[in-house]
Amino acid sequence: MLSKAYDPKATEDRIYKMWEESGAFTANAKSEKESFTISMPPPNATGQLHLGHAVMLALQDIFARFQRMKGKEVLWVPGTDHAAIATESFVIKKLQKEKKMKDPRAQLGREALIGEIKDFVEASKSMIRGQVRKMGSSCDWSRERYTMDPTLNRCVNEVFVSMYRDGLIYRGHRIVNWDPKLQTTVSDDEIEYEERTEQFYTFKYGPFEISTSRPETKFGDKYVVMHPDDKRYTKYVHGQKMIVEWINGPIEATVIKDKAADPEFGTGVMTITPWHDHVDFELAERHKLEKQQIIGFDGKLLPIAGEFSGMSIEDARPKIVEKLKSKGLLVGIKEDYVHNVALSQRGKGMIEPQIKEQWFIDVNKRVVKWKRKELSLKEVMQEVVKSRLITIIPDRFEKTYFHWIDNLRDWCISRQIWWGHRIPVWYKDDRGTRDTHVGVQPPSGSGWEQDPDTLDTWFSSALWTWSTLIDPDLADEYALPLSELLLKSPDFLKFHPTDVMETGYDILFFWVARMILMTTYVTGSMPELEYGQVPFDTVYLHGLIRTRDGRKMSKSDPDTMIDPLDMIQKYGADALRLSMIVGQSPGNDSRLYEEKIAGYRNFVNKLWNASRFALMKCEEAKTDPSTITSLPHAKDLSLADRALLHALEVLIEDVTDGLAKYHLSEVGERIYAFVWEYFCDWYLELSKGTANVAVLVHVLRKILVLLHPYCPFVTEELWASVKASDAGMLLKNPWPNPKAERKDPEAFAQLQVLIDVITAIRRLRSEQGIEPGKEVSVTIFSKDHTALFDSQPEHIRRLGKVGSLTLSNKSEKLTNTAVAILSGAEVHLSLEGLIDVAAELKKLHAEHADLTRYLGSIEKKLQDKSFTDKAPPKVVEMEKKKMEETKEKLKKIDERLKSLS
RNA sequence: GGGCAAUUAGCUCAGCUGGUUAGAGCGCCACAUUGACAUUGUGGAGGUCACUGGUUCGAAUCCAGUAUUGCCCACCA
Repeated sequence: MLSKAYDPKATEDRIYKMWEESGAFTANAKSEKESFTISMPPPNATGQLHLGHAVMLALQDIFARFQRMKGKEVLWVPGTDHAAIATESFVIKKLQKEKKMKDPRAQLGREALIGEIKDFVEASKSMIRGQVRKMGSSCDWSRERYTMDPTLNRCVNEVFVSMYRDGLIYRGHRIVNWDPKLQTTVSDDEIEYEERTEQFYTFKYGPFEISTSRPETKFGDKYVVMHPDDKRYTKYVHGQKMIVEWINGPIEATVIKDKAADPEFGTGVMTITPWHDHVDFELAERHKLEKQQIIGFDGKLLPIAGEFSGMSIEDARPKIVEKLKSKGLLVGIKEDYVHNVALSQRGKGMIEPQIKEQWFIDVNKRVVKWKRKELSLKEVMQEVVKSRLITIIPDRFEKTYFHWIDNLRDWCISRQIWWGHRIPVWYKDDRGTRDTHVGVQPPSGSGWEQDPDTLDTWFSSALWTWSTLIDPDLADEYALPLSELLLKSPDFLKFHPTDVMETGYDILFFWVARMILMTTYVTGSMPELEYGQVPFDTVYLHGLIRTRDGRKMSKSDPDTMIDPLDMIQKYGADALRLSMIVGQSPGNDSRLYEEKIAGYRNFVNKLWNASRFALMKCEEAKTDPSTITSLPHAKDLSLADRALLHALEVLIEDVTDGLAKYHLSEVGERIYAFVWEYFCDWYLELSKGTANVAVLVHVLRKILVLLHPYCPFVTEELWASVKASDAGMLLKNPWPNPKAERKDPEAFAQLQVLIDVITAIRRLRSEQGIEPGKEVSVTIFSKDHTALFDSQPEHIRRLGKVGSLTLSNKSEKLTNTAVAILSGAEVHLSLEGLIDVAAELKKLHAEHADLTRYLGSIEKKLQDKSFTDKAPPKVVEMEKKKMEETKEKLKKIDERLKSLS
């Protein structure tokens, strides 16, 4: 016998273990079945899972379980990401804090620091494994991958070398986003802007006035730029030189005319600092101007600053302003200048643009093969979405995606950190010349030094969908090129392209776009793959989970954080999953709070108790539920049975259809409503007299099946008690096909009327205080006016095997009365004399007025030629029918009114 | 500056391509409840679908504009 309430803690771990040990999560590459593949976005191996992971795991698990039950060969690949910068800075901070190290990089050196990081990563990996299991994720642990696996490293090197040979990867001096705090480059996407109010200084610069918020960069400014059409400066010509007094004495300035100078801004004149500003850099490139470094990579001023050399920016700024002031060059200070300051996403340090030698991927060079065409990486990325090879849900993100690509610059892929895939390039200084080796494997011979930089973490995760499917045993066979590696891997052949990429919209650019870039590049030249494969067919983007009042949950504010593991502990994984899925639509943020989760815990418990009730009924009927294999013959089904079976068939249709379309929220709500309202509030109530256990068990089983993708634990647990003896575990149970012959809309409509009748009688009894045994007659209007119930025989017949009804004595439950109606017991009811005539009259008059108004609107509509001519005939028919029905209703009300008065 | 979206009940949100008199959960009010479910039931109140126009026989739904809010991208010396 089941316990009185569902206890997730006593169930979930046990059930998960059972699933895992059964091998049901393990995909078979040799299977004849159609495949369905999901690559799990690998969480960063830096510790705890948060709600973002929880929502992603819940969504993907629903996809996976649904498709598995539908009979597909499902592969869901789990894994973790090495998250280069995030992990390294996390571990460095940890070492500083826990081991009191000042500078762990310098103190430990490369090898030892990597060792520390590796240990940390291993620990968090096993933590994450446990947490992913807690969510109930049905992923294939035998295929777990990590973005730093040797196979992945091999793939990274292969792709790098190949792109290098194609001229897509190049090394160059470019202005990059330098993070002096973390001592590395960061990509454009890893920058955040913060609005700050700072002082804005205007200085005299020869005959001009120039303005800046950063005087400390101005030492090397020897170009003065103005718009070619600016009338104020027509007397100065491009290339004109002049001597101007500046911070550390006179310098030679050159006039540059360029449209980059906005005549509307300030004085319309500016000086430039090409080494430390993106725009200035481009301007300097255009005019082939000299570039000079002012600020060192440590964030301190270089010797060019003269007396300020070695000072940090913060210290130097006021002193420089002071000096310029004393020289009479300060024109003014604007105090409330608002502008955006670039900050590093990790560490929140100021970004100092610098010129550095870095590795880049060229996104504009048209050498990428795709479906026998030669395109640029940008063009391929656009092409696959335009041609619908990839669909993005919700589709508005396709616009965002295109917009991003339009503005995409070359991708800087090198990072000056130690944790990550090291760039597969080796150098050797040989009598003054420098040899370079770019290869998948290190060069032979001595004296070679590998490039110290590592690759952007997204470079390796961009290969995720297919690099995880390569047979690890083949990875060491360097004689095989990458294309052969893929074609010899059974998993790749069976499971790629993957079916759905489910992830947060916040990493559409970081990751999704880059997977498209890399996968199309790698497969585009392969005839075996029809000259190009996409990484996935569908991209499903979920939104962020926010707090109740719409704020972001952040680690710095622990009060706002909801820890998924706490919630699982408190309410169970099933309840948590429902609370994140139902009410969440793709691409939109949603809010989560404990009451919501508690609400779904109540639902899970309701289902549990409904099952308990069904089992109790089986016991009463001395029927072992496991022996129930079929439904009784149609003639032995009551009205309620037929109505419920009808509703179930409709539910199966809706759920199957909705899940295929990824309408998860809607489907969840649909099942929720069916279980609570139809199954529990209608059917179980009606079953309290005599129950048809076969129908009970049949419907309950179907509910468990349909709900399994959403609530895997509780459904599997209940399944054990109600399943047929020859059925296996629920997660492998076949998905039901809707059966049209079980549909019975007539019965469903009749039951609805009946429910209305019962409800009305209950109400009357409580409102009027009807004495037991007293005979009354009653007229009851159903909500939708489709049927009226009174003691007239024809209506009674409409309701099925109904004789008439009574309230015989006080102790008898109203629900029993309902059962009496259903089983056709011969009872008599007359509520005459107890009806509140005045109240009924009032109600009838109100209804009459409503209906008359409604009728008027329909009649008007039907007289309107433009309606009858233009509206589809079906609609006109419908309106006519509505008119007839309304007239009918009005007639009845009229009759009733007459009889009352 | 460029782009994307949102605005529906007290709160959180559905409402899929225009079609009966707009829905759910929570909350609120009243009543019931030894009952499968101290996690339940029944009923109720509560909405000019942000605003203004337009298209249409018909608009929460499509279009334009306005207001407010949020997000993304770029970034100005």
